[in-house]
Amino acid sequence: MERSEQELVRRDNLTKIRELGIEPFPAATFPITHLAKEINEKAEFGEDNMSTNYQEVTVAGRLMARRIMGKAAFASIQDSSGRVQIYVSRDDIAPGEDKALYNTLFKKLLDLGDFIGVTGHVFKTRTGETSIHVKEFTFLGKSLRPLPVVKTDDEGKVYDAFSDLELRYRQRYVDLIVNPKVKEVFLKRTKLVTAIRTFLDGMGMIEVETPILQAIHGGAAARPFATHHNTLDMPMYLRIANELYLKRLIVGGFDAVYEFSKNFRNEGMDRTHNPEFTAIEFYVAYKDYNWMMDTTENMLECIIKAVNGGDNAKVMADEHEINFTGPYRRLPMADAIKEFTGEDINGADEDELRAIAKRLHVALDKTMGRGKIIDEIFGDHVEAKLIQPTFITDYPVEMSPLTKKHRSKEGLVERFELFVNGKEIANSYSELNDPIDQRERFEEQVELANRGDDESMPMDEDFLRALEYGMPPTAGIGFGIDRLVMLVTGQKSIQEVLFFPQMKPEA
RNA sequence: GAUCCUUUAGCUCAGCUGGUUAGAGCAUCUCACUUUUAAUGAGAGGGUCCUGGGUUCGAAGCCCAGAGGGAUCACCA
Repeated sequence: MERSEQELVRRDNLTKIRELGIEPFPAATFPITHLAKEINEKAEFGEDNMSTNYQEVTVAGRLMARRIMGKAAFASIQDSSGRVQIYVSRDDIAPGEDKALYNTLFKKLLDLGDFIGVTGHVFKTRTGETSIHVKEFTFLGKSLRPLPVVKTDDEGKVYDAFSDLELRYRQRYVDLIVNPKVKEVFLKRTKLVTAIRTFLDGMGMIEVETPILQAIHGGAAARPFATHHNTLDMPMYLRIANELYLKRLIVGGFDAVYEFSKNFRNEGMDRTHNPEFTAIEFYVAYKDYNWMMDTTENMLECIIKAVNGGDNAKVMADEHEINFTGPYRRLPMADAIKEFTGEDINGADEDELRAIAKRLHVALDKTMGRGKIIDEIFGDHVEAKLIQPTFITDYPVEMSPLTKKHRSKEGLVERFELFVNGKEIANSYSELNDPIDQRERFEEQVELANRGDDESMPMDEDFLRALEYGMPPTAGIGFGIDRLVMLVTGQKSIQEVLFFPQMKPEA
């Protein structure tokens, strides 16, 4: 492998550090006392510009900038919290005759990106920047590749930003080091997940783990990733959803379960789809989809506030300010179509629906049934217009093989999806618990599969057996975590909210 | 899978209609500098111009094929 000039210099520096008798990759614990951020935020200063509360601090991190002025230098150390400036003077770190620690190690052999630890007192410079006056300096780890050097001026303007998307995604570690805003997005993601867990735990739900490797892929309409179990000599699938397993646990007597589920779908990739993505699903016995709408409003309001901090339940998405304070509008699908297109689909048979679709310039193909046609009309004319959180309720039965039939509306099911900023972020039903009805729905799915639909659900006899033992009336819901994070962080691409998005292999 | 855009130094980018030895800033190297902060001043090095063919006296730039990335679309969450 060809190494660049800068890499060669760094390897040469590594050797020379060893020759100085310094281990460039030391093993021992380094006792950090403070983080950069707390020093910058909490340091107090006396008349002499010396810190009164930070007389001796020890910090560690990467050297990210260095400005050498002969016998003294300023540099920046970046740790997990941010950056702090350090001031290094030759005679302070090398008080004796031997000035090698400063002249050789600090000035020559140290490269940007190296890990160092420093101990010293905090003071304020002439220009007013909080800094650490270093008296002890420890080498903690060598960086053999040059990081992109991103500079920011007084006005916060960024120069030479590390912005190549391919490099940022393939080398997320570099992205995280040099682009602090990227780190903020992922910290928000963690906050969001934690807030959801806290909310659900607070409702008394049990967090569970169900199989990712499944013999029968159920619970959603999608193409699975297929693999093979050698010992059992049988095909297996990475889960496309965990729904059927969570329902088995409701059968088993848990009243309320949830799982953060990594799901895998073998389909196209774009800025809202990654082959591997995260959902949160929860199922609660003796509840219906109306209760679930109430709960969804409470949960979203609560978690958005937690992520934003304080009492703010609003996020900016594109140009829209979205308010997650409940209650949200609840709009039956047929009413939504009427509102946005003027067409009434209530009671329309397939031929009438086709005529409506034609008037609305919705492209159809011959294989589509009633449910699919309605879904197409909705997708083309309504979905993008649902900006503030809106529950669309009461879907056609054909699209929802795991959903209980509507208690009063013929041909519909008790299902809702939550739309925000023109995109679906949650899908929920009153769960179908009639095993005889469920078997018929599976049979319809199998029929679709026989006609070539590779996204239909396979028959799951064990799941039916569980339902035959009896499942209480139950409400369930699934949220797409990645899309929720995109919404909360204002990101337009799923790749910006996944640490390691799927990429094609490097050449 | 389709269409369009894109790929030049470690990073961010110029590079005209095809014409000397492919440029800049940062980074790197050498020298100077004890309160700088996009540090500064002086000098230097660094290139598979994504890959492979072709056209041409001559290709980073044109043509063909391929790869990576992005956008839009289709499928989907």
